[in-house]
Amino acid sequence: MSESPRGRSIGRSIGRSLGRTPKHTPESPAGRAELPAEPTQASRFGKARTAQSGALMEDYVELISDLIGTGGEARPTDIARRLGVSHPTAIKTIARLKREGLAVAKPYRGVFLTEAGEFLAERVRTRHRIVVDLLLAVGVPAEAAEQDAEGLEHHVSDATLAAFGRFLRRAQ
Amino acid sequence: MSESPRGRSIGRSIGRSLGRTPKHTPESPAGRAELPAEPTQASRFGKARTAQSGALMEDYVELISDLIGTGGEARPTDIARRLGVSHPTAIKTIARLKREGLAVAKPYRGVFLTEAGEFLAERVRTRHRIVVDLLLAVGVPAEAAEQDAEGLEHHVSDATLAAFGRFLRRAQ
DNA sequence: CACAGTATGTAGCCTAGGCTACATTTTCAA
DNA sequence: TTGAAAATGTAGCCTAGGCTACATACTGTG
Repeated sequence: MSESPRGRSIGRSIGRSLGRTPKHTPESPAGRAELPAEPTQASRFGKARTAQSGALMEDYVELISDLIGTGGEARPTDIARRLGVSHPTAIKTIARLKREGLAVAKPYRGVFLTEAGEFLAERVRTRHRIVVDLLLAVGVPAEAAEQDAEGLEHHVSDATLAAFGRFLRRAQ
Repeated sequence: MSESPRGRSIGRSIGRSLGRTPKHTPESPAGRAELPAEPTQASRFGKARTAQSGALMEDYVELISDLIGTGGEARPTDIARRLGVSHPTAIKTIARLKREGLAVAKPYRGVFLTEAGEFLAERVRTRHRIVVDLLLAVGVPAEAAEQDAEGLEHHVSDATLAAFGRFLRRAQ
């Protein structure tokens, strides 16, 4: 690990040469994602950043699915406690889940997942398992594996997940 | 949705043991982190969430270090373009970097890292390299490895990083 | 040397996530 | 059956990160 390309060779002759910068492209409603300038690194960072956004949704959906599976229902208070947040925070996020069509919930009646929500939950669950297994396979202590997986899983692309799967089948 | 969707009934079981809930502990200035209930999963999620917070700082610090290393200076506009954000966003984050003692910058004079900033940058750089190498080692395509590493690296704990290092030395 | 054109900086607005305080509904046990 | 306790929901505030619009400082020609 010495001759490896030290990360993204951020060495493009620094600024100096910048010639345009019209007005940051008046278009793009949701923001950047593909400015003509340096799509390479910028998009990579953007991707990583955007992914982080859905992370919370994924956690909620997986937990809700889990709670319903084990106890028959998912209540805001339980969700809040399991995630370590206050209940208003959980409720607010659940509202977002509803807004995005992943869950349904009527006041005082518990939360349920829509079909899309269940689908997402299953994907997340599978991915989580694979990530944990991979970490264990490369020698990460069980406790660290479980803990880190929680944060890592949201940034694992399909390609990487597939590679993890191949590695596990091969190594196991 | 046909059999008893009126939540509550079934799972008094879930909520069981909760006996206190005085007022969400008037203490704790920065929030939760260790409520007596279910420390296991909650703290795990909390950890992952908190880590995400410093991710941006890490990216900035590493990038600034790189820019200075290759071009002798790090200017807000370059930083913004490289990270794919608008320059006001970069400037605002740089202000936070200063507030946290990771960088110094005088108006119109470029950004520089403090010793703490350089230290962090080096750690981040090393970690990034190890994460990419590990991904490659388990068979992740180069492109996906580079891209995913950007998001993954911020969630790799020291224990996991050490395990990655061992795996690489052993496997390579 | 001036001035146009970048680069910087400031102001103000938005969303996601959190929290506390307070209000309302349910539940359950006496 | 009723009332206290717990769960749920609402309001309002805060920070991090983003963005656009606008203002100011630099700087490199002509």
